[in-house]
This record gives sequence, C-alpha cells and structure tokens, in this order.
Amino acid sequence: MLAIEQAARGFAATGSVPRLSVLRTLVRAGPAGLTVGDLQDRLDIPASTLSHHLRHLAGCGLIDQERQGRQIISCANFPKIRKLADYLLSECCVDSPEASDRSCP
Amino acid sequence: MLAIEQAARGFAATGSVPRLSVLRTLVRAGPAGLTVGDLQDRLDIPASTLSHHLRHLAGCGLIDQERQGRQIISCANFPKIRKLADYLLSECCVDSPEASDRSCP
DNA sequence: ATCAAATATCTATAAAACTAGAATAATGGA
DNA sequence: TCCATTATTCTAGTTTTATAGATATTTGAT
Repeated sequence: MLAIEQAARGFAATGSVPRLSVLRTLVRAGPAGLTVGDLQDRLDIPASTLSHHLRHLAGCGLIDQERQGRQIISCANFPKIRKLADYLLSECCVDSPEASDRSCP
Repeated sequence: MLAIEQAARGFAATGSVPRLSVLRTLVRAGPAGLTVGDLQDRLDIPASTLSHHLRHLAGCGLIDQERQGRQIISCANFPKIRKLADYLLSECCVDSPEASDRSCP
C-alpha cells in the first residue's frame, strides 16, 4: 500500500484550487492528455505559475509528461490517482472489529 | 457534486503527514471514534499541535467532534471522506468520449 | 468551593508555498 | 543560420501553514 508520506504528498498536490483544476482538466481529457498551452487556454493561469503546478503534480506521479516536438503533453496517471483515492478509506474500522458489522457508513 | 473549493480544502487537510495520521487513525477506529487523549497517546503529538490539526480536519467536515463529559470524541465522517475520494476520478474522460471505450485505466 | 483532568486558545517563530514577471532553453521551420 | 514557438527555470515578494510552549477554559469529582 501507499506509504503515508507519499499519500500526504499526493493530497497536498491536490490541495490547492489551481492545481486541482489542472488535475481535473486532465482527468476529464482522458488518456490523450493536453499540452501546456491547452491547459493555459482553458484555465487562464500564467505560464510560469502553471509550469510550477505541473511540476508539482508530476513530482508526485499524479500526472505523466512527455515531450512531443515543441510541446509537452501532460496526462493524468489514472492508476496512481485511484490508489490515492483508495488510501483514504483503506483499513477502515480495522481497529474496531465489532463496528465493521455495520459496514461503516 | 462537491465544489472544487471544498474538495481542495479537504485535500489540503489530508495533505500533511501528521493530519493524515490523525484521520487514518480515526478511520481505523471506526464509528466509535477516539478522544483527543487517545490520539495523543497513539500519535505522540503535542496537545496544542494536535488540537490545531483536529480543528483543521473538523473545519472541512472530514471529522465530527462531540463533547462527552470532560473529553471530546472525534470520529471520521465516512460519507464526506468517501465523497472526497470519489471527487478525484469523477467525470473521468468526459471530454474525450472515444477514450471512454477503453474504460480509462 | 476547590482541585485535577481534558482540551482549546493565544502567541510567536520558523518554514514552506503561491504567484508571476523576466530571463533562459529546446525545438522545428524558413 | 536565424527566428518564432513552446515551455521551463530563475528570482523575489507575499501570504500561509506548522509547531509548540504558555495560558485559559470547561467539566466532574471531592
């Protein structure tokens, strides 16, 4: 399972509105991804700021980046995102067995 | 669906190791929850620091707190946590219909 | 009423993150 | 080779966040 430091890093990466916007835009775009310019057009974020956020997201593996000629395609790393999402409720109730009967809400 | 500001706030709350530790400890503890003292014993965090983190987590609704005599019981708000987790991959691929055939990985 | 227990708030310091302009690097085309 | 395009890195100022000691509050017991 994800180490807690990695999970926290991933959540911190998604814990700002501009960065979460970037990630969601890429998730919506699907596996084909988007160029930095595409993201800039859609999100209206200055280039250097956007680059900084992309670096942050790539640094913790939530997105992948690949150069294609002059542009750089970013795309969501779906398996990593799913692992991160699953982390929150994993091991739910293991320390209170009697509660797991109620299949915790 | 969750507004992006709320989601970002939730992720920011889980985006630090001590706070994620607190949340996970409560998730593992199940619906019965734990007192602040219990958390302090398990996590070895100074009282004022812990209180600050609990306030943060409660502020965005990821945990609920209820006074019981001299102690305060905190417990994970499972539905909210699940909504937050679901937010990450929601609307996946909606902007690239052809990709959704591949049931994005 | 007094006291101890449990927790929160106040306060200050240190550390990190956010933003964005300016300068730089990499690529492909004329 | 020179230029325009695309994106990154550098830099600096501002704002947030983290941490934890000291103090205060709330509650229950005696």
